Amino acid sequence: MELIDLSDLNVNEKVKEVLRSRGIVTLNPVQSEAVRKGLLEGKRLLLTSPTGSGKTLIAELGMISHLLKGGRRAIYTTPLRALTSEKYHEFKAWESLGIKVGMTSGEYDTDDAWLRNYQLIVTTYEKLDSLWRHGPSWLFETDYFVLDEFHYINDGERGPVVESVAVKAKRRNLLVLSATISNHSEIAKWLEAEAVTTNWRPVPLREGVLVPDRGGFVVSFADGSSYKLRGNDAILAFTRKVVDEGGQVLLFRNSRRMAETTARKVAELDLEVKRKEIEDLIAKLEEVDDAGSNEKEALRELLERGVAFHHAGLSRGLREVIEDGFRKRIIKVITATPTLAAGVNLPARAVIIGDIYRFNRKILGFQEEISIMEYKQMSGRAGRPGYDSEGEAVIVVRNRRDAERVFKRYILSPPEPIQSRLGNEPAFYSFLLGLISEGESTVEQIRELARQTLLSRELVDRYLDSGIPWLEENGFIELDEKLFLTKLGRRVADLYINPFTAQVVKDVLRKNEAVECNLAYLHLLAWSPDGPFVGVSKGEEDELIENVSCPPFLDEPEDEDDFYKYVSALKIASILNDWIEEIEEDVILGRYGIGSGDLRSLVETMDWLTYSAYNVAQVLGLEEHADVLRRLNARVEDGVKEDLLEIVRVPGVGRKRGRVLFQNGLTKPEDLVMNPEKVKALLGDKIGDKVVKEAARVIGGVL
DNA sequence: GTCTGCATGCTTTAGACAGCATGTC
DNA sequence: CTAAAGCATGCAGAC
Repeated sequence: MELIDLSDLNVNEKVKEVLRSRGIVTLNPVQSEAVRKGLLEGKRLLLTSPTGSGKTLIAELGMISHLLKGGRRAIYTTPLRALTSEKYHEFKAWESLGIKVGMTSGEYDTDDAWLRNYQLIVTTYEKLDSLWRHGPSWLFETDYFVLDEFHYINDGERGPVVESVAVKAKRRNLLVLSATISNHSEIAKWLEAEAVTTNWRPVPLREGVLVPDRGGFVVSFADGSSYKLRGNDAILAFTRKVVDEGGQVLLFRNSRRMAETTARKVAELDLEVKRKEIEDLIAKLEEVDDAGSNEKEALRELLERGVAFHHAGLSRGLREVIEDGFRKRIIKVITATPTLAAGVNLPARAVIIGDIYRFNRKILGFQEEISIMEYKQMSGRAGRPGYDSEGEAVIVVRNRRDAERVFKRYILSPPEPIQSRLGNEPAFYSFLLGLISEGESTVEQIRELARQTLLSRELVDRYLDSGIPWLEENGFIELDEKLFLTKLGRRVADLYINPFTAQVVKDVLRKNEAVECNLAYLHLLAWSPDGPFVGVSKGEEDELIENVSCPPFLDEPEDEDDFYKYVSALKIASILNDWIEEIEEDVILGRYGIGSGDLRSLVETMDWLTYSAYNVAQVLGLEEHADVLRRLNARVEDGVKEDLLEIVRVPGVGRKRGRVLFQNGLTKPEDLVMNPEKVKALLGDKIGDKVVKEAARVIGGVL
């Protein structure tokens, strides 16, 4: 394949300078192919190639050349906040060309109006979908969309949003990036783009299986090569070999518990580590302030041996320490759940896929095989540019017969085809509400738009014919020649909650008097379709039901499946109730057997839902409910009792410092500014100083 | 009485997006 | 509707 030299590239010299500063001299095969297909001339492309094959640079070239040729604005969309943030920092380099780069997501929200000043905006699919509902003028000026990790469209939960965004984005110029998919021509046709497919990788990948073999193991690769390993544990034997040869290992397991126990087993291998580096890393671990003490202790013991586990139960701070330690090659082995397969870039020489089965939440006892796409995401992490001449990815299997089947299914087959996930009521009705929120249209116009999705004509019609009456009957829309949103519908669309969640909240609040029982509201919201889910152990069930401090709105269901959801919601409500009663974080984690990462994500979701319910109650004129919900929402964000609400407005002051200050008579930002010495005495000089400055800013902002 | 080893039965099971106010990551 | 690993429990046997 002919590679394009940077100097031959038909772009502004300043663009080449930025690329040269990154050490780029020649475009790689994928990038060269994209350029040949007309990337720089604004050709619509669907680019499918493996992870880490340099697709980001293609997007950058596409966006920048578009903007330099008079394009007004480009939006780059990813499925994860972490990726959004990562890309944002990469794209910052283009500000040297006078292009302003901005970012927005639910986490780092930038004011809609302010985004008008940016030409290149990085965001998440959900945020972009939400922006379309709010309809800021600058969004309609956007004339170039990059949709990254587009294979997420095949995800049962998140896919509908990707599809919804694609339908709107494809009216403008488009660049779609995806991992390899088998039906790329069909998808390209739908997107009115040309499919460009390559299998090129910067570091070659050898994929194989790890099979028991006469007292040891044999690793067989797709290229026909193989080698033997001795030992009685396949994972340990393979890990030892790779690390002894100077490589790092990324080890995937299908549950958190397995990830943790495997990490402890690997630690017993006593791999060679550099003491000094390890000590520095452990010092960083100790500084992490958003984690539980048990989690830190477990990780400290493992880090001593150059090992760590990684899953969503860990707080962000902990995950960052681990990811950083691995990137610096201090940590030799990470045992992880699928978090690391899709997230930020974290390659290793070898990847072990410890399990190809995963427990299915819906069907008891059903061990689901992971998808080929998931396997590709995991194995794709093998091979570290600059450190490894090739990557190895192996699947652990029990016997020879499995080996053959697994080999065919995962290594020799293309990933499954992409299909629409809009074919269910919650997803479609939400999509429908979004369409109607964009402006008044007739039913036929909406039908025309909905037919732009990947869903079959028949299904679109079926869901429209049931969805429009449903939204109308429940007061979200009105039909008067044209379809338009009611006040309630508008609020629901803007809040980005599912219409079924709004419906549940509406029904229950209307039926019940307002009560001073936070638990009842928290339980209702956790139980709604947008509510999160937590596992409840057998012993916990009765305890949760017995310990309700005040009666929930919902009755205990008879049906077993419904009961499952009911107690999960009860557990979430109890956790959040402890949280706003200022129960110590370590106590909460221990009491409910959850991790710091779990707590943070529950708080985040419930924060959004309490705010949404407060707004829905307000629109419905349920003022007493709205009043309880408003106060509840204020407390959920920071996890405080009502008396601390003033003081926690100061950045750097949370539930802990807030309580210390309050107990010493400092109850509002003004008090901090008036008593800087007292603040420093209570919080220490460094933090005290910072907090006083922030308090001054908070007051200044109010005036 | 107490400790150990083993068989048996019970329990548990991945991830992560969305609002707003505030300041502009 | 098709599971499997880990951990707790309980029992027998040795000391």
